[in-house]
Amino acid sequence: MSFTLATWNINSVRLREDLVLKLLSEQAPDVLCLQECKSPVEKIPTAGFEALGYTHMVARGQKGYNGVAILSKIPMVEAGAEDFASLGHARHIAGRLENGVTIHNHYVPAGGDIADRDVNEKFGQKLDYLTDMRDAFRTSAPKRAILVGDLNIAPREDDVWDHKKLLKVVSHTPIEVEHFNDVMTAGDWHDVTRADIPAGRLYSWWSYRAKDWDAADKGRRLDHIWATGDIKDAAHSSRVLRDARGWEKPSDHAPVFATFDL
DNA sequence: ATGGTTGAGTGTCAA
Repeated sequence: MSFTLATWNINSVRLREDLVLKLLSEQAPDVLCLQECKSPVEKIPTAGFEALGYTHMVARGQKGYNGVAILSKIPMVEAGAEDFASLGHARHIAGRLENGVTIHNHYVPAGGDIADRDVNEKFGQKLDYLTDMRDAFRTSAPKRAILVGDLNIAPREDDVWDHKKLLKVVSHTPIEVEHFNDVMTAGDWHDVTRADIPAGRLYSWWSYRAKDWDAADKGRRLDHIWATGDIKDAAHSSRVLRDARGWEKPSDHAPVFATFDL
């Protein structure tokens, strides 16, 4: 079977229900992973999603902050949710498809403004979240698995608009990239997007604060699709739907897509 | 160096 998966930080699923419906209608991914839903699960507006055929959902939520959900046209059952770094935040949900593939959807902490855990507790929480992910994958090696989400780290020089300018900016600091790479190694995860699009500037997020985000193009690739080594070769057709960043009242993130033949 | 914008929810924090 072949299925297309998308991941999107929606920055409030209730405020942007119409944008989710637009994406589902126009792009019709089989599975859509959302982050920053900013909603309790029972207040996620599922009726419209169901009407478009997305009758399966697994989610974790909380009022006002965080929140992750997976919508699917393909039968899917919940496959766990973990509270990495014991923050008490709704940042992870996993679902399992009929073909035995597990999809992990993560919203990694942004980490605040200062890249020093001694003066910024949020930065420490971000590093701890990644360390807990690494340790979990060392304990139990994932198989036939996909990991997506807003990982809030742009690991490569061509994942940011200016590598040198961003070396001290949270999301692109060497210690974050080191933690990011340790998670990948521990789970035998492979970067699906960069396997398909190996070189060149590629972004999935542009700040709301830029006057003209499109022309300035000061973006970062914060949103990722990974696959374990046993299924990585099944992935193809990766893309970022940059257009979505220009929609009316947009999220500051654009959706990232990949297709898997499994 | 600083400030710029947005969302949730009504203070101001988080991003």
